[in-house]
Amino acid sequence: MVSGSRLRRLPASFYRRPTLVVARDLLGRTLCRTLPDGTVLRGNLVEVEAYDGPKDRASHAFRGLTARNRWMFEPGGLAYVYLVYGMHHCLNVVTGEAGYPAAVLLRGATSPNGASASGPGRLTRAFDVDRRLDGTSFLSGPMWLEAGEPVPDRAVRRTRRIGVDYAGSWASRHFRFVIAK
DNA sequence: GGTGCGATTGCA
DNA sequence: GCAATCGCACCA
Repeated sequence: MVSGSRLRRLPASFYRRPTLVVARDLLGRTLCRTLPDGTVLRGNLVEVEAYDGPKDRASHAFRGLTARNRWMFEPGGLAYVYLVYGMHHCLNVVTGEAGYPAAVLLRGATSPNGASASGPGRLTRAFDVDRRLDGTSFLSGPMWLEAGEPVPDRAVRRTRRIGVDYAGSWASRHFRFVIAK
Protein backbone atom coordinates (compact mmCIF):
# COMPACT_ATOMS: atom_id res chain seq x y z
CA MET A 1 0.00 0.00 0.00
CA VAL A 2 2.69 2.46 0.98
CA SER A 3 5.01 1.06 -1.66
CA GLY A 4 2.22 1.29 -4.22
CA SER A 5 1.61 4.97 -3.56
CA ARG A 6 5.35 5.56 -3.41
CA LEU A 7 5.74 4.42 -6.98
CA ARG A 8 3.23 6.97 -8.15
CA ARG A 9 4.68 9.92 -6.30
CA LEU A 10 6.11 12.67 -8.44
CA PRO A 11 9.93 12.53 -8.05
CA ALA A 12 12.27 15.07 -6.47
CA SER A 13 13.22 16.30 -9.94
CA PHE A 14 9.65 17.56 -10.40
CA TYR A 15 10.03 20.01 -7.52
CA ARG A 16 13.64 21.07 -8.05
CA ARG A 17 12.97 23.30 -11.04
CA PRO A 18 12.28 27.03 -11.31
CA THR A 19 9.22 27.95 -9.24
CA LEU A 20 7.19 29.33 -12.13
CA VAL A 21 7.77 26.15 -14.12
CA VAL A 22 6.68 23.99 -11.22
CA ALA A 23 3.64 26.17 -10.55
CA ARG A 24 2.44 25.80 -14.12
CA ASP A 25 3.13 22.08 -14.01
CA LEU A 26 1.21 21.62 -10.76
CA LEU A 27 -2.10 22.37 -12.46
CA GLY A 28 -4.03 19.15 -12.91
CA ARG A 29 -1.76 17.15 -10.62
CA THR A 30 -3.36 15.05 -7.93
CA LEU A 31 -2.84 16.11 -4.32
CA CYS A 32 -2.99 13.07 -2.04
CA ARG A 33 -3.20 12.94 1.73
CA THR A 34 -3.37 9.92 4.03
CA LEU A 35 -5.23 10.39 7.28
CA PRO A 36 -4.22 8.61 10.51
CA ASP A 37 -7.03 6.08 9.99
CA GLY A 38 -5.67 5.12 6.57
CA THR A 39 -8.15 7.06 4.48
CA VAL A 40 -6.59 8.63 1.38
CA LEU A 41 -7.95 11.97 0.20
CA ARG A 42 -7.35 12.96 -3.40
CA GLY A 43 -8.06 16.03 -5.50
CA ASN A 44 -6.65 17.68 -8.61
CA LEU A 45 -5.09 21.14 -8.37
CA VAL A 46 -6.89 23.90 -10.27
CA GLU A 47 -5.33 27.07 -8.84
CA VAL A 48 -1.79 27.82 -7.58
CA GLU A 49 0.48 30.79 -6.95
CA ALA A 50 4.27 31.03 -7.21
CA TYR A 51 6.49 32.83 -4.70
CA ASP A 52 9.87 33.27 -6.28
CA GLY A 53 13.08 34.02 -4.45
CA PRO A 54 14.46 36.52 -1.91
CA LYS A 55 13.56 39.58 -4.00
CA ASP A 56 9.86 38.72 -4.29
CA ARG A 57 8.25 41.27 -2.01
CA ALA A 58 5.08 39.21 -1.71
CA SER A 59 7.00 36.22 -0.38
CA HIS A 60 7.49 35.35 3.26
CA ALA A 61 11.16 34.89 2.35
CA PHE A 62 11.55 38.55 1.34
CA ARG A 63 12.80 39.46 4.82
CA GLY A 64 15.22 36.56 4.95
CA LEU A 65 15.32 33.26 6.78
CA THR A 66 13.07 32.98 9.84
CA ALA A 67 11.77 30.12 11.97
CA ARG A 68 8.49 30.16 10.05
CA ASN A 69 9.76 30.24 6.48
CA ARG A 70 12.85 28.04 6.90
CA TRP A 71 11.50 25.22 4.69
CA MET A 72 11.35 27.57 1.74
CA PHE A 73 15.15 27.59 1.75
CA GLU A 74 15.38 23.80 1.52
CA PRO A 75 15.53 21.81 -1.74
CA GLY A 76 12.13 21.39 -3.42
CA GLY A 77 9.80 18.63 -2.27
CA LEU A 78 8.79 19.78 1.22
CA ALA A 79 5.51 21.17 2.52
CA TYR A 80 5.47 24.68 4.00
CA VAL A 81 2.32 25.16 6.07
CA TYR A 82 1.53 28.33 8.00
CA LEU A 83 -1.42 29.92 9.77
CA VAL A 84 -2.93 33.15 8.48
CA TYR A 85 -5.40 35.45 10.20
CA GLY A 86 -5.17 33.23 13.25
CA MET A 87 -7.52 30.67 11.75
CA HIS A 88 -6.72 29.48 8.23
CA HIS A 89 -3.85 27.26 7.19
CA CYS A 90 -2.07 27.70 3.86
CA LEU A 91 -0.27 24.83 2.12
CA ASN A 92 2.79 25.45 -0.05
CA VAL A 93 4.96 23.16 -2.13
CA VAL A 94 8.62 24.10 -1.66
CA THR A 95 10.39 24.32 -5.01
CA GLY A 96 13.81 24.87 -6.52
CA GLU A 97 17.32 24.41 -5.23
CA ALA A 98 18.70 24.62 -1.68
CA GLY A 99 19.35 28.18 -0.53
CA TYR A 100 16.93 29.77 -2.99
CA PRO A 101 13.65 30.43 -1.11
CA ALA A 102 10.69 29.56 -3.30
CA ALA A 103 7.34 27.83 -3.02
CA VAL A 104 3.96 27.42 -4.65
CA LEU A 105 0.80 28.17 -2.66
CA LEU A 106 -1.99 25.70 -3.39
CA ARG A 107 -5.15 27.77 -3.72
CA GLY A 108 -7.71 25.42 -5.20
CA ALA A 109 -8.43 21.79 -6.01
CA THR A 110 -11.20 19.39 -6.70
CA SER A 111 -11.90 18.03 -3.23
CA PRO A 112 -11.97 14.40 -2.10
CA ASN A 113 -15.76 14.16 -2.43
CA GLY A 114 -15.66 15.50 -5.97
CA ALA A 115 -16.76 19.01 -5.08
CA SER A 116 -14.28 21.85 -5.30
CA ALA A 117 -12.15 23.41 -2.59
CA SER A 118 -11.71 26.98 -3.82
CA GLY A 119 -9.36 29.14 -1.77
CA PRO A 120 -6.20 28.21 0.19
CA GLY A 121 -8.02 28.00 3.52
CA ARG A 122 -10.78 25.81 2.15
CA LEU A 123 -8.24 23.56 0.44
CA THR A 124 -6.35 22.88 3.67
CA ARG A 125 -9.61 22.23 5.51
CA ALA A 126 -10.77 19.77 2.83
CA PHE A 127 -7.49 17.86 3.03
CA ASP A 128 -7.11 18.14 6.82
CA VAL A 129 -3.83 20.02 6.51
CA ASP A 130 -2.45 22.02 9.40
CA ARG A 131 0.97 22.86 10.81
CA ARG A 132 1.58 19.29 11.90
CA LEU A 133 2.46 18.81 8.22
CA ASP A 134 4.83 21.77 8.10
CA GLY A 135 8.21 20.57 6.86
CA THR A 136 7.02 17.10 5.87
CA SER A 137 8.21 15.67 2.56
CA PHE A 138 6.06 15.11 -0.51
CA LEU A 139 8.60 12.41 -1.43
CA SER A 140 8.00 10.21 1.61
CA GLY A 141 5.43 11.78 3.96
CA PRO A 142 1.66 11.50 4.53
CA MET A 143 0.98 13.91 1.70
CA TRP A 144 2.21 13.70 -1.88
CA LEU A 145 1.49 14.50 -5.51
CA GLU A 146 0.74 12.18 -8.41
CA ALA A 147 0.67 12.74 -12.17
CA GLY A 148 -3.04 13.54 -12.39
CA GLU A 149 -4.52 15.02 -15.57
CA PRO A 150 -2.03 17.09 -17.60
CA VAL A 151 -3.44 20.50 -18.52
CA PRO A 152 -2.82 21.90 -22.03
CA ASP A 153 -1.46 25.45 -22.34
CA ARG A 154 -4.67 26.72 -23.91
CA ALA A 155 -6.48 25.86 -20.67
CA VAL A 156 -4.08 27.78 -18.44
CA ARG A 157 -4.78 31.35 -17.39
CA ARG A 158 -2.28 33.55 -15.57
CA THR A 159 -3.16 36.51 -13.33
CA ARG A 160 -1.69 38.57 -10.55
CA ARG A 161 -1.56 36.98 -7.13
CA ILE A 162 -4.36 37.39 -4.62
CA GLY A 163 -4.02 39.45 -1.46
CA VAL A 164 -0.52 40.78 -2.01
CA ASP A 165 -1.22 44.38 -3.03
CA TYR A 166 1.40 45.50 -0.52
CA ALA A 167 4.15 43.96 -2.71
CA GLY A 168 4.73 46.91 -5.03
CA SER A 169 5.65 45.93 -8.58
CA TRP A 170 5.75 42.26 -7.55
CA ALA A 171 2.01 42.38 -6.92
CA SER A 172 1.30 42.84 -10.63
CA ARG A 173 3.38 39.92 -11.86
CA HIS A 174 1.32 37.09 -13.26
CA PHE A 175 2.42 34.42 -10.82
CA ARG A 176 -1.07 32.93 -10.30
CA PHE A 177 -2.02 29.98 -12.49
CA VAL A 178 -5.58 28.73 -12.87
CA ILE A 179 -7.33 26.28 -15.14
CA ALA A 180 -9.68 28.29 -17.34
CA LYS A 181 -13.29 27.19 -17.12
C1' DG B 1 8.07 42.59 26.52
C1' DG B 2 4.60 45.07 23.51
C1' DT B 3 2.34 45.76 19.19
C1' DG B 4 0.33 45.64 14.45
C1' DC B 5 -1.14 42.85 10.98
C1' DG B 6 -1.65 39.05 7.63
C1' DA B 7 -0.40 34.61 0.75
C1' DT B 8 -8.61 34.37 4.27
C1' DT B 9 -13.21 33.29 5.01
C1' DG B 10 -18.05 33.67 6.25
C1' DC B 11 -21.72 36.25 7.48
C1' DA B 12 -24.46 40.80 7.96
C1' DG C 1 -18.52 45.90 4.74
C1' DC C 2 -16.29 43.77 8.47
C1' DA C 3 -15.29 40.61 12.53
C1' DA C 4 -12.85 36.49 13.81
C1' DT C 5 -8.31 35.05 15.99
C1' DC C 6 -3.23 34.23 16.94
C1' DG C 7 1.56 33.44 15.37
C1' DC C 8 5.11 36.05 14.05
C1' DA C 9 8.01 39.79 12.48
C1' DC C 10 9.65 43.95 14.22
C1' DC C 11 10.69 47.53 17.54
C1' DA C 12 12.09 48.82 22.13
